[in-house]
Amino acid sequence: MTPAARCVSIIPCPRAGRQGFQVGGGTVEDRFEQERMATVEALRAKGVDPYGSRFDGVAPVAQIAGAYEEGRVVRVAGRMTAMRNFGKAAFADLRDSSGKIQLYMKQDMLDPASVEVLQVLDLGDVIGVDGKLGKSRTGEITVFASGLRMLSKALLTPPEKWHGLRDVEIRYRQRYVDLWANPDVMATFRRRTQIIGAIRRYLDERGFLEVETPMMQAIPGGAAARPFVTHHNTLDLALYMRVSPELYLKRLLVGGMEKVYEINRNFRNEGISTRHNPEFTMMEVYQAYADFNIMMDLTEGLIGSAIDLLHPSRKISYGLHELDFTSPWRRATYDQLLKEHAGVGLDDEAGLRSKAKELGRDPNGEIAAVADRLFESCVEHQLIQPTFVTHYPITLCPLTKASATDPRFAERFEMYIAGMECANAYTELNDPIDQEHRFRNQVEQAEGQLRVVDEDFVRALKVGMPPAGGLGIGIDRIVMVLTNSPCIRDVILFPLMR
RNA sequence: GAGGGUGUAGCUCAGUUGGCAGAGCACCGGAUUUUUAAUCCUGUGGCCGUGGGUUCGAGUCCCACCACCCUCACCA
Repeated sequence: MTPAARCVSIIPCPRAGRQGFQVGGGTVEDRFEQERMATVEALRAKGVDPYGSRFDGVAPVAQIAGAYEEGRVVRVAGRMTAMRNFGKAAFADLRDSSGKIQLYMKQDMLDPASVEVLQVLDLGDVIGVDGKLGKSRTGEITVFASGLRMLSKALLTPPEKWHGLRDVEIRYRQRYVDLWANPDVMATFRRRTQIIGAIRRYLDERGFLEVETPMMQAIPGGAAARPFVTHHNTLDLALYMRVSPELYLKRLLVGGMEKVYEINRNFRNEGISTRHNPEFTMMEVYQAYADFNIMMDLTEGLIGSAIDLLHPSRKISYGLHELDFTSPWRRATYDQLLKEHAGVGLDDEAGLRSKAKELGRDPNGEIAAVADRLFESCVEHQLIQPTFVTHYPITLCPLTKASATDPRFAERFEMYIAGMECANAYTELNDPIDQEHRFRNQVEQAEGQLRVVDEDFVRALKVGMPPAGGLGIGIDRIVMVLTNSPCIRDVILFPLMR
């Protein structure tokens, strides 16, 4: 009996597998599972292996349907998701990762072993099929089976055939059901892989080197988020899951990797929402001798390459919005957008404070902070079309280089799509003394929170880091936009569940 | 962390004013050799999220807890 003996059907307990769920005294055997177990035994008794092995020469069903040829001998395999039984014959739907195809299984067209399989076939079983391609009376492309092999007998009942698996909690927890029961889900994750592939290709073609830097760090740095804490036993060492790879990628700039990037997980011990998962995929890229303007072009280029792959028209529906990614994307200053959506500019201190008060936000404190509250309240969610926001007030960006031409502003942009922050880029600070001061200020201001100066990083800057542009892109959010997914959990295969 | 919502059969969902626990799909048995949510007949299936309380009587009302969803807060 498995540890989750109580959890007998595919769905019944969302927390299957968790410790402590096992019921003491007398396991509850599910009726459906018992029936299918009996089938397994019956097959074995007849010398048929209910859990088959290697099955060579399988073609994707979409490919077979796409290159239809009357009478062609084909071999397919997949999960049986529907069956229409007529006694001595039956139609069934066979689904693989490419799509589905109809099977026609008639007893007098099958060898005896296959008839045994047909007689015990249940929804959800994984089967292998040999047959000839043809069309049914209604014109549907159909494999007319001559041989059936049971490749894996399903013991648990699949979701309902018409409505499918809707319960979002079960979908996230039992993605292994969700993926085949809801074809859109499979399509979304296929696209996710394609998007990341396009981004990699774009960077690789331009001479960027993909690297992997530590996810377990003794000093978590590169972002202000709270880290997850863990512990190394034999070293008796506190370690932190990284909140950002930034400080390591910059060390690589120092080491002479002039164009470097990483696509991998970051971990932030913060709230969860439709746009935040505790572990999420970030792409960070650094380019020596560049600045944030070059990063802006890079952002548009690499996201554009992914869009061209999936949406060549560059027009994308996202929820109720029609997004237009035709180049060039809008570039606007922070001040400009504040005036546009909040009706006050950065130079109008009294106006900013009264507007904040009007909106019920804190009107006190440093004026840039007040402005930023207004930016959050009034501007961010209005940035539906892809928009680069530039010229952030320098005090909002303590780790960015100030503009050489106007030191009130930082050399930074954020890029928004559908009201979501999707990218963030700087002209990176490479003055070690300046950096050290800013680190120490941060530590002083981080009351109670863990914050330690990464002395080795300062040392690295002292060795000399070339001036550089740095860019971070939230991959999950880009995938959300490009797959019309309203929730970050819809684009993460196994999102965190309590 | 705050507010709102949801939780009923394996799945998708009804459940009236507090009065016998329901449907469709799935499943068991029967009929059916071109259907596609196949059809027809028949039957099985319930810890109503968990634990308390009110009541003659609770799926329904009250309290607490658990999980999930939404909004907000946190998140340079």
